[in-house]
Amino acid sequence: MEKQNKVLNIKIDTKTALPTYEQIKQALKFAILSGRLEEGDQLTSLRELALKLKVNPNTIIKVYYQLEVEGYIYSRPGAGYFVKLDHQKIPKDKCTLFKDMTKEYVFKAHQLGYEIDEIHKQISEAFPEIVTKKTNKDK
Amino acid sequence: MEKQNKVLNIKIDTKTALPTYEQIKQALKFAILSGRLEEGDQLTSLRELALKLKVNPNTIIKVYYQLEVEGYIYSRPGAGYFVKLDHQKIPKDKCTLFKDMTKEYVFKAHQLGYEIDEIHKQISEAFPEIVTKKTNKDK
Amino acid sequence: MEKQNKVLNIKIDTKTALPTYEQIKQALKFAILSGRLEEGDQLTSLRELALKLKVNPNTIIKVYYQLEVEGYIYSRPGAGYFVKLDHQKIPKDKCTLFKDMTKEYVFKAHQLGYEIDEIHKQISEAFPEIVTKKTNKDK
Amino acid sequence: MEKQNKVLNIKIDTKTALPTYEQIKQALKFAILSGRLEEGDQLTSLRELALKLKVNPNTIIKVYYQLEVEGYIYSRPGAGYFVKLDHQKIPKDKCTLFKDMTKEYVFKAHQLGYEIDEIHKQISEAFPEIVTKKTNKDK
DNA sequence: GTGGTCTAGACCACC
DNA sequence: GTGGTCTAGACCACC
Repeated sequence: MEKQNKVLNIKIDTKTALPTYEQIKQALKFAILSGRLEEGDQLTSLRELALKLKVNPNTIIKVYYQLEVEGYIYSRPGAGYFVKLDHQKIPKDKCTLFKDMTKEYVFKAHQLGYEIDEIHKQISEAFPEIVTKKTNKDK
Repeated sequence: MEKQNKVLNIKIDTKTALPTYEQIKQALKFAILSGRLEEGDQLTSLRELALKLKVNPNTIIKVYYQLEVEGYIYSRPGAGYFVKLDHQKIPKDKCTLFKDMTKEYVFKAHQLGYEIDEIHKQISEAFPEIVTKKTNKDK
Repeated sequence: MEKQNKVLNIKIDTKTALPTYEQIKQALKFAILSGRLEEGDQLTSLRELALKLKVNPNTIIKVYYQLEVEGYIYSRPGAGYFVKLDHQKIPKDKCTLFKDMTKEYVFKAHQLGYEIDEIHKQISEAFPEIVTKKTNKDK
Repeated sequence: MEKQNKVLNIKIDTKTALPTYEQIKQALKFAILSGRLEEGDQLTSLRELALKLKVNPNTIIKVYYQLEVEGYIYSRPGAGYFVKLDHQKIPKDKCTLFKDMTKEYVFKAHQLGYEIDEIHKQISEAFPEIVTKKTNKDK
């Protein structure tokens, strides 16, 4: 019933004020909401993910524990962690999250004095960069 | 000559993982980069801002100290803190901030599975809302 | 690779008007500029140094933070603080510090009414004493 | 019996960590120890000195008060402050102060890795600068 | 009033 | 263990 774990591209920025575990947690949550991780998919094992991200295993334990509490994943002792949510059932959450994100971004941009044309332009420039980076999986 | 300090509406979200001082710092940096705070404007005093935001004075000291190190403000002990505008630095910093904000937003949207068309569409919807809100100045 | 932290003999004079954190900061800066602390050396931990010098940990945090801002050290959260040597910066800073020290000393001596010959004479007397003391390392 | 007040060249460095009042106090003390201010000389009035140094009168009050407590000056209400010490009687203090200053300077220079020749050289360079500055009293 | 230094100590993130 | 954030509050320098 469960599938093999999929490769996710998680980037940790140690310079930011957001704690490491928050960054990892958010990446996993987004992967689930987006449907890239589907119901029953196995998550990368604690140790493997810790090694890959070069963080302490305790950090990953914390992330998985919190995602479990929030109902995104469940653990099967001895087997691993698995995605609990069917993303088909949660399009509303995803949509709300996206709208909120957008509002916040637009609000800040507008506050900085940018008009809508400049915003669209900047987005059009940023998007290909983001997609390209994700495609060429270096390291 | 210095002008009277202006009222800024800073909201602290204690639920977020972003530390309090970072939230305050970002709000002030935004106010300066956007031009709402002008050269020579006096910032709210350490104690007064601490009282208003219900945080410890030391937290504000940290914020002001970091903004000073970054070249946005300066202190005159006994008198207060004042905005220091470097006409070379400000537009550059503003642009960098906008680009970084955009990249982060686009990255998250893409992570959630949204394509560029949907992003543009969402922005076009959100922008008028934001602008309208700002026009009817509540409080 | 980082090496073990080295014992530094920092003495705090509570009678002087120089703030505690400035005295500690200067002592560390001296140790770095003089080469006693080398690239990658680990500094005494915040708490340990605070205990040793009998000051509040926050005072040490301030010192380390400022030395970080000035580019002498860097922190690896969870691991400690380490010396960062910029091979361009260090000799220049050392030279500037020496010149400033000398100017201040000469200014004071001159203010006290001493002429250059008397200054040179006094220095010639003091130097051997200092060197001798350093050779017989007490403690 | 009292003479007119003499012009002193006091420089205040607001960037240094030494408080303003300490800098002024030291300058006056040095002027007395050096003999530039002699027994019975009248000090610049509180208000005049405050204006000249662009500091708050309270700062000067503090300086004069402390110098009085330490026995360097005395006040005659309504007339002003006057030098109390005969510098002829205090050559020992002056000499000790000079020796201590020198030892401290040489110690630091040696700690930084400078040898005696470099120290003498630096002093020879600094001295003329200091003297020249004091002669051309600009501002 | 203003900013600056410092203490005592809690609690969190990460190793 | 390590550093980082934050509180509550005293006391000083300076306006």
